[in-house]
Amino acid sequence: MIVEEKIRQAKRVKTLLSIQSEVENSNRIALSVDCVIFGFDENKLKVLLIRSDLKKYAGKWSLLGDLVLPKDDLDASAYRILKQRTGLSDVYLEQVHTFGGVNRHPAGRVVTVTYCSLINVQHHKINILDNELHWHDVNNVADLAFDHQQIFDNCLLQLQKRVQEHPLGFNLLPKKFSLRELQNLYEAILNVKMDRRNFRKKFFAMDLLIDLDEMEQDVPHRPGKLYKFNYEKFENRPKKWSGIDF
Amino acid sequence: MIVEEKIRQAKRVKTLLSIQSEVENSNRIALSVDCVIFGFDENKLKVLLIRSDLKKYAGKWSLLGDLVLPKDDLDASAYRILKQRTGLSDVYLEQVHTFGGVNRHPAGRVVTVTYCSLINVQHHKINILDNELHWHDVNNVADLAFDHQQIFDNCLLQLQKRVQEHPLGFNLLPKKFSLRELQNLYEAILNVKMDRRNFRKKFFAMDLLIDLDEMEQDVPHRPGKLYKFNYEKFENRPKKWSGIDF
DNA sequence: TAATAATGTGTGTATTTTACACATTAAACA
DNA sequence: TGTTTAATGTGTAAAATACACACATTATTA
Repeated sequence: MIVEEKIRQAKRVKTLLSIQSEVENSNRIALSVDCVIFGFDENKLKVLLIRSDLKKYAGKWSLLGDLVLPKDDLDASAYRILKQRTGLSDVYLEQVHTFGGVNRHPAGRVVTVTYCSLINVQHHKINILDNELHWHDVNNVADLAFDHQQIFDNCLLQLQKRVQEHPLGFNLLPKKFSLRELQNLYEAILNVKMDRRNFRKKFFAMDLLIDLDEMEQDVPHRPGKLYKFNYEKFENRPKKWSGIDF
Repeated sequence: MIVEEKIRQAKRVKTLLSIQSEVENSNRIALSVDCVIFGFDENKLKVLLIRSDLKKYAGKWSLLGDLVLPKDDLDASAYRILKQRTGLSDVYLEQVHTFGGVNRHPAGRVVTVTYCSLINVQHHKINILDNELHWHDVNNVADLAFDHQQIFDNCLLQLQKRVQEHPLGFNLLPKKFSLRELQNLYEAILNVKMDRRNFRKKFFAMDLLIDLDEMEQDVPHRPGKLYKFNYEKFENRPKKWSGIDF
């Protein structure tokens, strides 16, 4: 090895101390998480919003979020918000995107990691005491505070995409559901109408629904059969390439 | 409105100043970006790695990354790294995931936003002077520094998924390419063998390749026709639902 | 008990995917 | 210069999947 290279390498090797100095306050940035919490109620897709607590955005709605504390994992911070705001734990939660525009927050530089959460509104209803919290129909969400409109739009698109490729939707339904409820859910999320017979055929063909041999109760019409999703079978299925398709 | 509510609301309205105090140093966190830079050379998918500059990880390879400065946008930070390390601008770059485990970095809390980049190694070759930088076959990537193995695995999976749904792959090829080169690319990324005739048929059916009426030069066999991707037509195409398919 | 409004099932057609075989062309070599 | 070689380039039939569509069944309600 020639001398020049040795010197260069020596210079490149950093000690933990020198790295730590780079990680000093001057280079640190405030970090937050924002949760887009979806629910499904009365055959509508809803999102949980809170009135902005900032004067600048008085009257506007915003997503549920908070700063990430240095001692908390990122995911743990998102779970904390969900627990605080909905009282629920063990919910579907997935990171979506990180927004880091320099001027996205009026109080200074705040980078935010966004999460998408799907909850069952039946389980949650009792906890919605705080009247600053409100379920909004996703079709009537506009003019949110901060860059939350952009975050919400991004998250809804992501949900529409993922719900077609993964069995997320069941998180929005009761454990036991009818095929009509399932179809209503997909129609609400994707904002399309589907043929009832083909929808049914498609799900039966997947063979991932367990027939519970129970019927709907208290419906004002002929009751449908109830099913639950077979997560175990889904996890063990051989995964396939979807194939090239732009 | 009852009095209690008025009080509660008054308490909830925060001024910019009170927010700013929350965003003070004590709650700030070091933020970095890490780039997984893919290239395609000799019919292999490659990833650009650098020898770790940390004593703790001496001898190990790591992704290309750096701290995000408070004055820089997140995306801009990633572009900066690419420009510094490859000399290239105007490259494909997309955010993938943010990793924020409390103990992921030995120097303290560092949350990292990861990016996937696809570059044409032909354009880049001249800039790879620094022998601390090296193109690795993706099949021989193991035991990276930090949590970079996890980040890399995640990014490769993401690439495999996205390359089937979006025309990303062309960023790894020369502007003019033959169908064989395109197929080799997909086979390398997805790690599968495909039928040449069906592959060809599929791409012609999309009608998104422009026949350049040119032939390959300097190949040791019958030259194939050269094509380029029709980005304009792709952008204007009516987008469809892929359909439910777990 | 009749009307209603939903659930539950089947069939034919069109489209897409898959498997597979042969002719053509340029380079390499005798 | 002609023969061999190794790639490019094209077509077709079968299978699987997606799509459009109609009628019988059942519980509720009036």
